[in-house]
Amino acid sequence: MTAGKERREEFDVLDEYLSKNGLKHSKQRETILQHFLETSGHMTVDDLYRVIHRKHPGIGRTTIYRALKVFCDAQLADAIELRDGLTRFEHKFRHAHHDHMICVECGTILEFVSPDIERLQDEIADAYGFDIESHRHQIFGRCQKCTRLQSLQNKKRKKKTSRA
Amino acid sequence: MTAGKERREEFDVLDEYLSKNGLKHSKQRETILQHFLETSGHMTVDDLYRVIHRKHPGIGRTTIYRALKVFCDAQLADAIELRDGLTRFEHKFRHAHHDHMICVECGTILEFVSPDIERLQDEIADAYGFDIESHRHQIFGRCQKCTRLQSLQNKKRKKKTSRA
DNA sequence: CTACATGCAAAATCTTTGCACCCCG
DNA sequence: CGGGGTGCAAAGATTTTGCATGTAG
Repeated sequence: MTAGKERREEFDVLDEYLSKNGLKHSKQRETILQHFLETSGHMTVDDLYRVIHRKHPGIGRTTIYRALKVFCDAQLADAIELRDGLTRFEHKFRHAHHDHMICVECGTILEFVSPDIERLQDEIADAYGFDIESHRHQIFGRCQKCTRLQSLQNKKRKKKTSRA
Repeated sequence: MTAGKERREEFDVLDEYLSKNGLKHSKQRETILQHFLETSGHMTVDDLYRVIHRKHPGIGRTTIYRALKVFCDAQLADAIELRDGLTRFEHKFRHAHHDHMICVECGTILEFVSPDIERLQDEIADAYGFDIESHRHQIFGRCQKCTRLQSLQNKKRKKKTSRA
């Protein structure tokens, strides 16, 4: 897992942010950033904690919470909240803005972007004299796989005429 | 506060939902529904609890949590979650679907609807074979009032040349 | 009379804080 | 060295659950 090379830039961004803000570089922050970068998708603090704590039992949850907050401030990470009460983090550096579709069945998170929606959104805000800072647009439903699975099960149910 | 008459229909909806589902009518549910209907905007459980508990000290938080869940199931209420970790409830009956703009300064919540955005959203979901069940689209920023206030303060700051 | 409803307190969850100790700059 | 960083345990905050008791149907 030496993803260090191709991610050099992210480490530089962190170091720059730290020194510019009178914060300090630490072995823990580096380790956490490394694992954050190596983990794909939309991880919770606990996802990250489990992976990191196995290899580095010295690093506690609190430090991960604090590191992720720093990463967000440094524009390396973005926090998103779905409907399960957990905060998830995703890569922000080299990852343009997007919104999410979340499968309520399997939890898969799809990303989408729509310049048209963003434009309409700006127009609406304008009409209200509202100054946009950020937004989130989340669509909940069933992904293609789960929709197919469901219709398959419906067919089976019909054949058996009834079920439970 | 006898808002009972013009809200009769909502009470009927509740009663119908209760009897259809083998649930029971109770004085508490009626009281909570009454106050829910009389409260405008986007209330938290605690907002409602404080109002109700003052007049009806016998009604506890738990009952309000449970009643609001029932109201949501009965399509009388809708739960929304912004970014402060609190669940808010709004009227759903006679209140068409809409999304929210939230002022990060004063907390004001504006509602908006955009058929165009909804249509684009459907098209995107379609393209992914995603079957939409619900969505939420929240825009965070500053409302007109707060934006004006801010630019006013900026002018003052400029005149004084510096500040803190 | 039975099953659902209620209310209190305790539990469960996720996240933040207090504090003693450690380490970077 | 000094001020931030870390880690543990404890505190916070919101929501849920267990359980004994009340009450609608």
